[in-house]
Amino acid sequence: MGQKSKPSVRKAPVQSRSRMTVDAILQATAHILTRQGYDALTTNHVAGRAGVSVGSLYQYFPNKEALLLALSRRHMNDIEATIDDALAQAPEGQSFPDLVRSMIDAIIAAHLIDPPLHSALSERVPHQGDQDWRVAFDERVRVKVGAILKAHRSDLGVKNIELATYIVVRSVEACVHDAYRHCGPSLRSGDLADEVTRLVVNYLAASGPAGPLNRRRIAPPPLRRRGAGTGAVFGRLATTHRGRSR
Amino acid sequence: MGQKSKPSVRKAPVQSRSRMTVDAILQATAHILTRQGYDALTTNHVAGRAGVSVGSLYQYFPNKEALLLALSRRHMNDIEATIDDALAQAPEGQSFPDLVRSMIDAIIAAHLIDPPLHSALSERVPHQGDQDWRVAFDERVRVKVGAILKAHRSDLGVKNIELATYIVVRSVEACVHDAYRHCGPSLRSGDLADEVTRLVVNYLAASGPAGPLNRRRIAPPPLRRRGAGTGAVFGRLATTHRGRSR
DNA sequence: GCGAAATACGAGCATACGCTCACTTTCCAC
DNA sequence: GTGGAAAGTGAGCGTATGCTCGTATTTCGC
Repeated sequence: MGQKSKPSVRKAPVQSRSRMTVDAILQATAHILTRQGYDALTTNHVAGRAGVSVGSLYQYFPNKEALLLALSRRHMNDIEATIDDALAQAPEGQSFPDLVRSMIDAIIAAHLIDPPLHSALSERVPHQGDQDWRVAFDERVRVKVGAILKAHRSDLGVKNIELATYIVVRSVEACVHDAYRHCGPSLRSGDLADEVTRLVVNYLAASGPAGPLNRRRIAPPPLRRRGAGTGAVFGRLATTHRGRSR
Repeated sequence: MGQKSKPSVRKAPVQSRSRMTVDAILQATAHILTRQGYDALTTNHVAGRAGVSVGSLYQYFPNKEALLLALSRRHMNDIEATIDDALAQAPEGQSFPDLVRSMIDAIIAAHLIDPPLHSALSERVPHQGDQDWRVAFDERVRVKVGAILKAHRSDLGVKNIELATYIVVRSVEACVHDAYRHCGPSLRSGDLADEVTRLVVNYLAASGPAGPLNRRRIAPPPLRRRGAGTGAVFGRLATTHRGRSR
């Protein structure tokens, strides 16, 4: 399946002609990735769709992976910029809940830039070590959200800020990610933003072990190993998709 | 790159010898997938690692994809069984918070069966239409959690149960998934379970638009399109990883 | 207009990978 | 012990795909 050249530096486009070419290539990459999937993403196919030759493609991208990385990076820049813009124009002396709401609105807006592309990229872009943009992005988000929580520490019932940051970032991302696919109406009506805001604010506002509950300590269930049974989740609810392996 | 045979049915192992073979193949698949990644997962490599010939592999699996699907299914069965077991032995008249805690403990335990495999599978297993086990699994979870929420409806401040279910399922999964990688200590100490429980309980317990907050309505930020700037997330915090595209 | 640099082209090479098939070995019922 | 079925083997076929390279075309400063 061909060779894999090392990430040698390729020519940067200087004339407007070549900038058009690079743009067409990335656009074609996005198109194929979202419409036909990762398996259909071959360099020849991308070049064809972009209306250029493979040779031109390899003049600007050292290999196929670079295509994905460039696309991913461009998409992330858009997302960053969206969130940045939104927060920059948020009023100064906002209450904490309002601040949270602003951020969630911004995050939702960012995810609406190109949902299918976003999904495809988060699933398929190789995120192995090196200079992974997603890791760096996550880290930046984590740091900033942590800073916000620290700044409002006195208003919040949070002991372990690191952990709370993790919980909040993960939850919000999870609820918003792919929301366009799983709950479009709630997304458009603003109900989703309402709920996620409540999720975050109520979690952070509550002090003590847990708000309206007095729990007994329960030992966590023991670890299981493979092959110990084939019971359904939560005690056999759905009967479909339950058959022999292979 | 070879041909792709249609998902023809293959021989099922009847002798114990062949059952060993199938097991070795799946084990090798898991090993290669977790240690060397998806790209190293070639049928020849799997067969070699399993100590059998490719021919034997193709006697039980129609194609490479079937390998992943079988592995995924086996792993999911383990997860289902773990959760199932844990909940089956939960006391009857449990309070809602304790019930939530039991479930979260169970989910955490399920994710500790084989974390690296779990990560690899959720990232790389093709989940395109047909009879996708993950979709079916998610659906089962959604239905059951929804049922629990409905059962406790009177205790909770939830209007849209569908949406609340979505929020809860997504959040919990997100916080627990990969937790072994991002916050191991909190996971082992039980702090993570504490926090996630609080997240869920406080969200569900709160009635009205939002607990301790009286929000003003804010218009969500406008959508942005590509190329409108390269601002940092949340106003330029991190200075690393910020350079020219491509 | 000229020449050099930038850009574009695309046939084809090298290779790795999925999978087959003709054959051998092992198991087991009788 | 024997026959047939199940299981196992691995060289190698067909092919898709990543990528190169020699050549043609366009751009642009002078």
